[in-house]
Amino acid sequence: MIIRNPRSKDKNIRIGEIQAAAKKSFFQGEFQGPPIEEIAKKAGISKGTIYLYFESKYDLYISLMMPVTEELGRRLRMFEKNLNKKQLPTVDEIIMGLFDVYYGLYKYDPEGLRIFQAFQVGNLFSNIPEETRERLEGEARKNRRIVQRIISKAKKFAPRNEHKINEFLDVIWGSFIGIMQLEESKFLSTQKDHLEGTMRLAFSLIAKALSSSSFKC
Amino acid sequence: MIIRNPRSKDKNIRIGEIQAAAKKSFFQGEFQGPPIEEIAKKAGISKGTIYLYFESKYDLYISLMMPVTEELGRRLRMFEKNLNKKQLPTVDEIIMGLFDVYYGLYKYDPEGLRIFQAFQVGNLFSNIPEETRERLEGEARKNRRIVQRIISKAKKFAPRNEHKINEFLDVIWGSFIGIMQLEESKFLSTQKDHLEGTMRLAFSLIAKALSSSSFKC
Amino acid sequence: MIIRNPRSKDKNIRIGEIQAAAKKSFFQGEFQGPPIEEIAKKAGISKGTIYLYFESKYDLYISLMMPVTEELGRRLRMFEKNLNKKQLPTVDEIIMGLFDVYYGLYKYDPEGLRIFQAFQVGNLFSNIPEETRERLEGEARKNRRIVQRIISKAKKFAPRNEHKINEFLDVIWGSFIGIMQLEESKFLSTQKDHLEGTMRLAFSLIAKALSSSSFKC
Amino acid sequence: MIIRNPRSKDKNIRIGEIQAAAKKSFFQGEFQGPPIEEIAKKAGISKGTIYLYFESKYDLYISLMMPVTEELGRRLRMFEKNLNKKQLPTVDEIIMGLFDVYYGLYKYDPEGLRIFQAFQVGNLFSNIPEETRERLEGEARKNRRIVQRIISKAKKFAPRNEHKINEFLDVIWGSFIGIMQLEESKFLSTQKDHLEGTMRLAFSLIAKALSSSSFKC
DNA sequence: TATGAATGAGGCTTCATTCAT
DNA sequence: GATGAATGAAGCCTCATTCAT
Repeated sequence: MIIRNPRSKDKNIRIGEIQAAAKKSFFQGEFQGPPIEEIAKKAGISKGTIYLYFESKYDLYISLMMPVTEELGRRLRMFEKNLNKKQLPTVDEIIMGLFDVYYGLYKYDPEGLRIFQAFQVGNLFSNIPEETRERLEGEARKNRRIVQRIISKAKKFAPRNEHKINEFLDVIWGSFIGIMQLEESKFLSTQKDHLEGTMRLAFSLIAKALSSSSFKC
Repeated sequence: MIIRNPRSKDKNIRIGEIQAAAKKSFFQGEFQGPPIEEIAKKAGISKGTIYLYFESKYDLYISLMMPVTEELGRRLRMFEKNLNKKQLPTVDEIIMGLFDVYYGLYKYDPEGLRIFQAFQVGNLFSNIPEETRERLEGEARKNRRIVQRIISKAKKFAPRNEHKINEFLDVIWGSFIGIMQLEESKFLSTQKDHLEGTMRLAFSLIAKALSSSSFKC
Repeated sequence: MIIRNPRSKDKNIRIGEIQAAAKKSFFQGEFQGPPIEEIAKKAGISKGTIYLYFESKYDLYISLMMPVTEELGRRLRMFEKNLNKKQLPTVDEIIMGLFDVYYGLYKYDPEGLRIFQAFQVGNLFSNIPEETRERLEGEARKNRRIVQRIISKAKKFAPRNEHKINEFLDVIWGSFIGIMQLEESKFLSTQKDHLEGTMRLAFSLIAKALSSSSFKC
Repeated sequence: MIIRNPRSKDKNIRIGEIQAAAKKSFFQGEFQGPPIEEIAKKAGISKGTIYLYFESKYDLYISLMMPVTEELGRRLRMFEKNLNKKQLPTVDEIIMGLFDVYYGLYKYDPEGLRIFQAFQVGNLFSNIPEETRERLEGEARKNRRIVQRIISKAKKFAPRNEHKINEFLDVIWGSFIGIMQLEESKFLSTQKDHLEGTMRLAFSLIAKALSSSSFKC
């Protein structure tokens, strides 16, 4: 015998209960891309054709993420190489160089980044096949390591430990992603594009903080 | 007569075409929460009852966002009031105070924030009824104005113009959201919670940058 | 590099190859009932409703088989009880009694039997969930045991061993099923119904054989 | 205005209704062999090629049946010829000779027989093109007539009329098919092959019955 | 002839929403 | 108000068939 909620209740209480339940289970859902047919139409082909190249809709989505990670890797390595040519790069050169890398990636493939993002928010990573996930995470780890090497070239950068470095890397990437998202969302309603300026500000704040004589990360 | 794609094409080109089409239309999809039935079960009521209180599932989701914005407003006003009692708050006190507000909000209602977030990423704002959207945006604008007042209490904070202030506010909120998301996502696979530390680092970097003598925002 | 069949070949050879391949893989296919929508229409309900009561189309099919087996059990037990009242049943009474049971079952639920049949032929047993299969097989085994008891009441029936009894049971059931199928198929084109007569002949042949003085099963 | 089923009903009644509808329409479905691609792969050719030799998948399946019927004809004629050399074949020699013919056919082409069978069960005969069906049925009739001639060589075999002979032929063929099917199905789960023994038992029962002095078919 | 990429009808299943009780 | 059975639109995927090469 299930004990039910009483049949009648103050309306607002009931509403609150429903909202609470909805909130708690919200992320059991998933981000759903557009119908396969939509994608097919956009590609000028038919539904069935997509299944000749991808096992499932989900499989197709996954295939969209790897290129972003790889492109980021390429750009990071390129930046590192250039940096190695210099003698004593300043903190500012390094952090703003990273800005160029990230912002350049965004300009190069904004949709790719957004999808990457959506996977994170939309609970889509959870059922990625093990092998793919590992490949993605491996690539991501490689990229983190490059950034780490890049940052440590800054004389002033003296993190107390590995743990702190990781937090620092997360600050950079998290801010990048968060600001990108915020500005894109605002752009949709205002049509004003402040992404570059805002992102640049974020990175220069970081650079400034690191340059500051007294900073101990 | 429909002009078709050629029957045969290099496989990789075809794959690229499909991916391009998928990327372009990805965000025409939507974030789908769990089935209404799930929510109903969690609330201990029946499916039908939900429709007595909300016009649609979408309507229910929208209703989840306002409380977060409102709660943020309450916390910001509270902080401002406390700040006003002090004589000369330092930049650090102000920025880390904001950290407390945001992080406190997260601890108080993480799901609410996540949903807010999902709306942004998942393109869910686009078909919100005008009236609701205005209410939400109005509330958000109010909150921004409070933060703006708070920040301007910092002696050293001397932005060149309104435009710069807005970018600064976006850096704060964007970083907050981005880091929250990143750490939550990492938590799911590592079970290690670095959210607080990382977020605190981000805010202290900002504080440090602002304190720096030479900084001109 | 795949070594292909030569491009051109004597037409009949090619046809033969295709037929051979088709034959070999024929039973990797399955018997497909009508579209769910068809069934729904026939039941005067909608597609979706079926899924309120059955997990899948396949699940629905499976559910159709158990009742036949159970009904057969009921009828066999009933017959056995009646038989026990008699003192010395003749072989003929026993075998023709079985005929009544089987033919009665057919008259009672011809479709059910056909489906049972289709599962056997149409490769549908292969992916039945373990638990269901066991229930079905358990029921079938019980029925076999009843038939075995019934048969052993015939004085003249003196099988050499268990193994022979099993073969005998298979002859009875196999003939029943095979003749049912044959006559139904013929009925579809001729509209003449010889099922009862033919089936009765089969059973009387068996009875006669068993009565024969010299028979050693 | 459609008259609907009542919104709510006793659950078991509803289930029964659905099952009834499913049963009634079950055989509007079809037996689906494996995908054409599978067949093509097995034949070492490509999908398209099959369509150079067969109008449709269905057409291909149909083509598989004729050879079985023809092979049966060859074997029956051969047996009849041998029988004619003998002076007075016993009933037993005749019936067990038939067993050899049928069982030999099975050993020679089990898949062919199974497909024949599937056509019968799976309602596949229904839309065979008239011409093909006639060819098949003509062949089948010829075979029946041979068997009839063979049987009538048995002294003791004294059927009362044509009608009885037909029933007798159906008993033989039906039992053969039914037992084949049953044993194959059992083989799949038990891996024990009792087909030959069981089939032989069936035929010897028939022989015994016919030999019995008092039998009047 | 042979190929296999492309097509799109068709079938299964899910689930937001309705509505009789 | 509350329920949950019923609905049916919508989306995923399969695969027989076509046809350009």
